[in-house]
Amino acid sequence: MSKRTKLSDVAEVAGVSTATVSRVLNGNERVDPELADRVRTALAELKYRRNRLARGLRQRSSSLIGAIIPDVSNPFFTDVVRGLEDGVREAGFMLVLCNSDEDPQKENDYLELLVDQQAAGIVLAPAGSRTPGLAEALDAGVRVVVIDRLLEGVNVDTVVLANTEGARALTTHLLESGGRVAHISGPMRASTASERVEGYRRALREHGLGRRDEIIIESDYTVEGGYAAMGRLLELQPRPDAVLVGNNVMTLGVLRRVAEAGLRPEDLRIGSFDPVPWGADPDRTVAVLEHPSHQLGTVAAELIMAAIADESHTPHTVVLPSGEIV
Amino acid sequence: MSKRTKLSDVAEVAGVSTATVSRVLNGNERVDPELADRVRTALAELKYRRNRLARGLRQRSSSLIGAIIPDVSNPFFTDVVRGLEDGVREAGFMLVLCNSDEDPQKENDYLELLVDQQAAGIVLAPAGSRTPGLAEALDAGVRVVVIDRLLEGVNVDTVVLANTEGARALTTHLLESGGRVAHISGPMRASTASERVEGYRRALREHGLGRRDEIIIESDYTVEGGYAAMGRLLELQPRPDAVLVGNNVMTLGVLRRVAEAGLRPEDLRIGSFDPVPWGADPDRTVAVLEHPSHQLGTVAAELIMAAIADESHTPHTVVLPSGEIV
DNA sequence: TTGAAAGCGCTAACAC
DNA sequence: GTGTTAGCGCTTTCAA
Repeated sequence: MSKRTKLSDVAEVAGVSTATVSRVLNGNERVDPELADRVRTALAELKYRRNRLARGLRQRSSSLIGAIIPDVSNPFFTDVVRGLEDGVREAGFMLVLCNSDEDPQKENDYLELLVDQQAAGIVLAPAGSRTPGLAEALDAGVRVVVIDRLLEGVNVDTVVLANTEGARALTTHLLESGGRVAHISGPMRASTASERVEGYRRALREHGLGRRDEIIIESDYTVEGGYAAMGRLLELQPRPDAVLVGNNVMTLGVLRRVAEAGLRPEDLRIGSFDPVPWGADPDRTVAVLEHPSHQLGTVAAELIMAAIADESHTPHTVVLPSGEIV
Repeated sequence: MSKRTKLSDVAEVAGVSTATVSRVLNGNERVDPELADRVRTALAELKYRRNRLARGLRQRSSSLIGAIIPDVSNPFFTDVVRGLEDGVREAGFMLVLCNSDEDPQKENDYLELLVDQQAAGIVLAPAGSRTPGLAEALDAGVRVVVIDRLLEGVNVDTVVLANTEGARALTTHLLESGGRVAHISGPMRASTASERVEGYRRALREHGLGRRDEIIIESDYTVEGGYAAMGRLLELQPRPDAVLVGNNVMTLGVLRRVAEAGLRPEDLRIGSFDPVPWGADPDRTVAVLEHPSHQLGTVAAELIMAAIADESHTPHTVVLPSGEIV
């Protein structure tokens, strides 16, 4: 546990002031090439590593970007996180991943902790539709980008998917094979869910179908929820011919329930959103709309970086178009 | 973006020194109850939040615990991370989750970054069997706990599962239904893989079977790897009657390959380790050994906390027993 | 272009 | 039990 070498040690060895070493390290200001070389030699020789806490304290901002995610094991968010990581590391920041477990309380705790930690930015995929701690974070000068879901009552950078249009396209696809199409939706407090319901309705109307033809079951974006909702659909007389499932995770429950009922893909067609977890649908019986999840992450990273760089940044909302149906 | 209130603001309002406020905040030393009350009032009134960077700089250690995980979307590690989080948050630390993506380079980058960040501790689930950066981290005084896999050539706190014994039990279970039992193993550079192979062999010997009865295919702990390995097993004459699969993820590939071959659970029995991802095996045709994955996390958290508290801590290796076969 | 020196916000000796 | 003060390691004026 040898004492770590610090800036002044490097300065001493190189025969310059700490200010010069700092300038070489940051590379913004001009330094005499000969001095810079001496500094770089000393840096390497002493295996210098800079103390990011001290740097952050002085700069009133650390090199941490926090990502608060409702469920890191959902492959959709795993993709998003990879995208974030790529963008963030490239810019020399470090991504701090926080799993809120769909719990607004935990979400808020992490938000506060990140602010206390002087995080340079926070990427938030909110569990609910409101986040009290967010206003304080913004107030403290931390840059925030909200992803995946829209948040009420705050003016903040946001990146979301074109949920309404995506659901409309997917529903239309299901309708084209004929029959009645039901919808298992997520919790309506989530903007993703209400938008997808809207898209589903729009597709129905475009096919000359009215309110009486809508079959919507509100569920909760979990495997168990999907399973239960599918069970209720199977009890209907007549049974629907197809179902639009509100997210990838519920699809697992739906597939399982359908398999238990002994139905084949021709009997009950399924439409959902990718990425479908862990190759759960090897035979590709589900029509999935490709989501640009990785891109959601990279765009969010770009937005955060832009906001950090640009002092007077005006919040924007970016809507990413869905991909193909496969 | 109002200026954040700092300790000295609180001290002024409460009419005490900054030292007293600090003492109240940390709660270790004794403070006059009346003063403490005034401080707490001021704290609340000003909505004071402490700057963790400054605190960390002074204490030469931040309140961050880093967790470097090969694949956060593997439900085994998701469980582990939950366990870690529980233990770490309880002690007032914050867990920084880093996804190394099975890439030793990324793993090393994160290790260095965490040291630069003055992390109080690092929990490492190594991608390989060696980690050059680890020695430097320990040298810098950062507490490290290695989990899941054994690392060569370093004396460090370690928490692993009883892999040999678990594999032995599972193989024995498969042997009891008769027939020949094959093994799809992980990469032998991983201690988990070599230990499970050892357990598999031991069970065979205990059943009076020799080397000639061993059928081992080395794979790589991925879905695709499991799929390919199972394909090779199916070509064998005679075909094995059962297979011990080296981890949960490969089991997905195996299940898929088996389904494609049109085999039923009676034709080819499968043994593996939980947690099986995303309810991929709804009919419970796979015999799984329950892994105490959550506990792996909590124990690692305890170890880290103990090491941080105890200046002169001697590294230990903890082996957690497997659970039941279900 | 470079160096001296102040100071980010906090904690920990030390003196009272 | 409390306050004064030095200083953690870095960046950033400011003056030279």
